[in-house]
Amino acid sequence: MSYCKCLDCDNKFCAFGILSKSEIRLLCNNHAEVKFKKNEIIIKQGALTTNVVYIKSGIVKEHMTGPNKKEEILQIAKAPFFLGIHSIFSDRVNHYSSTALEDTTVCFINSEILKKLLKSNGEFAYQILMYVCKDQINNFHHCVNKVQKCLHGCVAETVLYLADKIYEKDHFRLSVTRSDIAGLIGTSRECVSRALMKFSNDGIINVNNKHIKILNRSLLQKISEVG
DNA sequence: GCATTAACCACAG
DNA sequence: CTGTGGTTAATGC
Repeated sequence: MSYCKCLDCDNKFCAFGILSKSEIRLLCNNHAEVKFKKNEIIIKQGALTTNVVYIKSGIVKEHMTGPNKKEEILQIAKAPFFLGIHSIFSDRVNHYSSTALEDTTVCFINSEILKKLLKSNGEFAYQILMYVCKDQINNFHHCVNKVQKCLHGCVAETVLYLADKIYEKDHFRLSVTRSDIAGLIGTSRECVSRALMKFSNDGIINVNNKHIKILNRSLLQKISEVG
């Protein structure tokens, strides 16, 4: 039997750890690992969905061009993460695009094989379902928050999100532009710039081009909560 | 009415 | 890609 490198993969999503050796081999024979550089498109809105993409390492954005042809950012996420898993049982095309924000390593996994595993291994399906549900809940919260909070609340929330969930540091270098942040919260890049500038002048954060440092976390949280 | 908020535009580093 | 200033429309008090 040929060597299966998936068996030794140390970047496995927890659900993959549940699979048996033969299931891993099946996966291995139907996947391809690809590296993407910053700003390369991983999946394109409108293209046919033949694979689910598992992000092994890196940071990506999911974005969708809406009816007025303006682009909105759905989510900024980092590994471990799935792209296109929602599309697996829906249409034959991707409903949104995904672009690497940092150098990213992904695995393309054949959709049919993944479906097969979901059918045959209940525990695996359970883990994947849990993942999809969590992702959905996050999106619901994001959706409601961005509609109800006003500008400063949205920007404060985004800064906290980036610090806590993406970079996991209070001092980080942005891998997104201000336009990206604007697209994420449904505002204009000018407003994001002004809000960051205001926070900076008020001593809540330190802004130096792409570098952001949180100085007064409790106040930032307050602004995020009050909106 | 007047103040505030935020979007849009144009222009400049 | 960003920051700034001016303008305008909508909304709140």
